[in-house]
Amino acid sequence: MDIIDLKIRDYKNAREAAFEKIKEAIIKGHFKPGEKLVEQTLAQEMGVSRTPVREAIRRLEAEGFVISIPRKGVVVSRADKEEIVQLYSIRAELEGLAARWAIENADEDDIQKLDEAISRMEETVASGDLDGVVQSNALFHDAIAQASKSRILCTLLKTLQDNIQRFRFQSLHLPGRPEAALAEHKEIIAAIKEKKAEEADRLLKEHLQNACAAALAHMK
Amino acid sequence: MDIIDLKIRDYKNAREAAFEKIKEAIIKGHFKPGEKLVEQTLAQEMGVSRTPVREAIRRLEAEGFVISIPRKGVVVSRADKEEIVQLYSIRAELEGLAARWAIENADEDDIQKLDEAISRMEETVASGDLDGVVQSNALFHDAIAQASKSRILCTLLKTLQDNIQRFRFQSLHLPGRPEAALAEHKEIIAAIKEKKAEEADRLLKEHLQNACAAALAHMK
DNA sequence: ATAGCGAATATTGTATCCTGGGTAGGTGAA
DNA sequence: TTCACCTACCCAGGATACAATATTCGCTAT
Repeated sequence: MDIIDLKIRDYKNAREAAFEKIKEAIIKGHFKPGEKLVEQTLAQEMGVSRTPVREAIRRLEAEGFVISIPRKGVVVSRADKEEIVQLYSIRAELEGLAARWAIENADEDDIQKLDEAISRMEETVASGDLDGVVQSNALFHDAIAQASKSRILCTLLKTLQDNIQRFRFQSLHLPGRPEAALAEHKEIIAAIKEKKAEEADRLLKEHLQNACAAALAHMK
Repeated sequence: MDIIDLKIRDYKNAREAAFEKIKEAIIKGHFKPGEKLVEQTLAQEMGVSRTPVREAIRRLEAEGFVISIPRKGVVVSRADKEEIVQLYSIRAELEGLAARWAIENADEDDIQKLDEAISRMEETVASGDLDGVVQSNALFHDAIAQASKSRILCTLLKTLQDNIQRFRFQSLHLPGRPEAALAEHKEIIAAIKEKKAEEADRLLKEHLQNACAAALAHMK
């Protein structure tokens, strides 16, 4: 089942590497919700001892990727439809806040990154490159978080996005959704550039609500 | 400096105990922002080995209480005035959301807990029991989170509250603030009971904005 | 055949050990 | 005096060893 290569390459330390690797495996769906993770096995696959693996697991636990049951083990956490909606809602609130702060704090570099994300998304939507669409979509949302200039908010949003992504409810896989998302992104960036805080906030929340709906519609 | 007793009592496992104990020491200000934490020392003070302490530290790191510098160690994290404001703002967004969800999902038990929190706050404000006020204030905010019936939101809010509390910017220490906070709580609970979602959201955000202002004013 | 029990095994939890990087403190030369 | 270098100690990172608990699997008795 080693579709994913857990072997460690060039990280500074083993626990950071273990954290990234395991998280990646969960996000990419190679470790599925409900699946049990055995420390020894993970350690062997990565060529390290259990110590760094355990530390990585504690962090994954704190970020909501796994659930640890004392003396029994850790399993990849599940989420029902309700929790998916909650994740999207919480993210919408915080990303709306990020947009408002971005209007106050963004510099030229941030705006440029937003523009780039839009351009890349235009290209990939036009060429039907779905992976590229997903990537440039992430780029756009990351750029908004970055532009808020709040380390705390960036961290929270990153964790939320990763937690949403791992359920593979790819809203962008619904026919027509990439085009709609692109249009919404354009509206959002326009509002940010015109420094219309309320409008940017509202548009972003609507955008994520649409994304959530598309994700749920596509999900089964 | 051992004002606080780090010794472990009746926890299920050492790492959970270590986590709680160290976090408590940070929140109560016995470990101050910028202070270095040495694994060996902590382990000895708690009568355990370094292993569970290290795992506890990884979780504290993920929750923002400490910052780890590779090969150097961990220090209790600092926050400037700007970050304090950010913490309050983020919390305000999420607690507003919690209030809206509480209106949809709260049961009689939740409402009763809210009422109890108000009663306790009335008593403690009247008697000038500041510790009691702080406690019943926390009770009120916890009750709102609980009533939202969202595990994810509860976890996020708890971490935010702890992170705010630890800077000892006790908004309630400003003269007149306990009375004002109580009045605001009453307005919020009224809005929740009348199922006025927009109003509850707005009142809660204003309440936390006032709390933030009071905290900053008191902090000097 | 199956339920209950018990030994063997697997896996987590904790302690200890080893190594190497980092730091402080001291010594000597400019 | 000051700066560079050297040394010795401290501490984090990681590996390994040991302990406690869960789980599995096979045996037995009904």
